[in-house]
Amino acid sequence: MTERWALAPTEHGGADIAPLGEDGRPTAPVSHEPDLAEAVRARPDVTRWVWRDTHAVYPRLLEAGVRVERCYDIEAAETLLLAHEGHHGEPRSAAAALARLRGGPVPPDPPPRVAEPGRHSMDALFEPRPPVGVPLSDLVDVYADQQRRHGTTAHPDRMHLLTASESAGMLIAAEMRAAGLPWRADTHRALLTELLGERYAGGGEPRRLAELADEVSEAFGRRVRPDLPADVVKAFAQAGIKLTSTRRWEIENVDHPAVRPLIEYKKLYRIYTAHGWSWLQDWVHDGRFRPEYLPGGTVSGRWTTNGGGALQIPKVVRRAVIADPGWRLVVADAAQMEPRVLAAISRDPAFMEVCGQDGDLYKAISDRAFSGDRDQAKIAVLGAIYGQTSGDGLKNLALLRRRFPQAVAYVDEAARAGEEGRLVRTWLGRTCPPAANSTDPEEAGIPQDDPEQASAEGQFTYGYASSNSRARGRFTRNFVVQGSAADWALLLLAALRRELNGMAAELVFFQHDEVIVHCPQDEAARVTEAIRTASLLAGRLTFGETPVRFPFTTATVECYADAK
DNA sequence: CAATTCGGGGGG
DNA sequence: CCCACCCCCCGAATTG
Repeated sequence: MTERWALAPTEHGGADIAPLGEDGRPTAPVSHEPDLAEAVRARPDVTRWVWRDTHAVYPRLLEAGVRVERCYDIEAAETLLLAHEGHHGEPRSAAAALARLRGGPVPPDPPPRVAEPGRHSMDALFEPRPPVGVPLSDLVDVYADQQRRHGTTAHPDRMHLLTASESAGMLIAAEMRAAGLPWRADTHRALLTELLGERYAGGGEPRRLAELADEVSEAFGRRVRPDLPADVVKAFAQAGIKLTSTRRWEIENVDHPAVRPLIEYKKLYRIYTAHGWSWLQDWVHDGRFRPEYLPGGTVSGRWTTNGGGALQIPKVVRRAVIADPGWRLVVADAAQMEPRVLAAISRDPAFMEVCGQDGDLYKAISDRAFSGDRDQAKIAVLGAIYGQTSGDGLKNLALLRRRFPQAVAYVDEAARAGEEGRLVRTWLGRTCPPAANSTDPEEAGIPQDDPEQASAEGQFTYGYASSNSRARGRFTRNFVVQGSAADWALLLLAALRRELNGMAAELVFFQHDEVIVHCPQDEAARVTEAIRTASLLAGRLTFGETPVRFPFTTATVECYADAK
């Protein structure tokens, strides 16, 4: 028996709430509650809370020690439904949805919040919120209409699953921020000093960076600043070496004494600027790193974070991620997830069979189609998923196509749809935005279909398709795989969250195909088992009955850096 | 002077 | 020779 209630926070920390019937309509008058957290805490039988925006409600609940089992995030659902209906980019707030429903003027969305590193979840209590909330009586109308709109999609059951799991992602994002990733500032500082040397009292670069900059200058025989690409290119030119950039792959095979210190400088400079002392000061408090996760932050459904660079933590910095005393980190990584997802969505019999085992996928493929050459098999599979256009990989791709025609046809069709400007969807129905036009700055990064630009670069195009439409084909080709993998990862997270219920263990990190659970040492085995169970559940829930397996490699460690 | 773009690195 | 896909982050340079 699922019990659904709608909730809208009111001023001064209260909330309006109402029970909902099967049709999504209130079955009782709205109750005005003076205390949001108490209103929720007092109703443990509610299995799903329907609210406008998880971020506006849930941090306050967590602060008060209240968790909820499930929610339905109306604005997250609105975003997914709009995209599915081909209206990606229209205002997605509940107020906008209401205006579309009632026929009024549609208010624009408020601008996205910027990163606020120093703040804690507590601050959400006092944060001034833009006036995008709508009264509960209106909110339930939007909800009921959204339920109807689910029914108009090609696969209503999948769309319900998508909005439910996106909502679960919103809960998990808030819970992971509240829990925080265990982070030892002392270890991090020691690491910085070890790598970068001491900082000088007067500021400026730390000792090791200054030394490397001197070595580079010495090698060129004049003062060169290694952090200025133009300066470096000029210096190499004067040494008789022509470069088009100072990218690593371009300089690493150059024979010049400046190369070694230059590469070393770049590596350390990156750590200094992105994960150095000031990052530590901004982002780590009380032994925890608390990034703000944004589920569905990318078009493919992958998450992003708002500041902090949580999804780009350099490997070497992971040495600072250390479990509390007596606790462990269970680090789990979905092995070769994207090819397995391609097998599940394409239903290619031979590919599904290969993906029905837990072992090394590329090895299995190479045994069947590449006479044992694992590297060739891997290049071919990645080429199919990314849309490789040149190089030796094309030959391997042809071999792959002969062996697994249905799988390759699936991504080929997605590419063709993209080139022709059609909508492309993930398995659960997350929909790729249509080709953007160049006047819309919001859509930067999405390959455009702009005839003027295509003709301006005419000498670089061939055949009937513009460079842009081919770029878009690669984008949609990859979208169906990466996005369906994100669908699965969301279900996995939700399943794992339920499996961990009742344990002290906490989900503390998620990065596309990797999760970290922080738990007491004696729970580690149960957590490892929970991940296995969740993987099985997520595979079945997302893709239905399929022989494809989604194995995890798990490691129980005290330090994240020891996980692989 | 503030906002935007570029270049190069990090993650998957 | 690099590949190709999705991102974030920083400092410097450039632009408004």
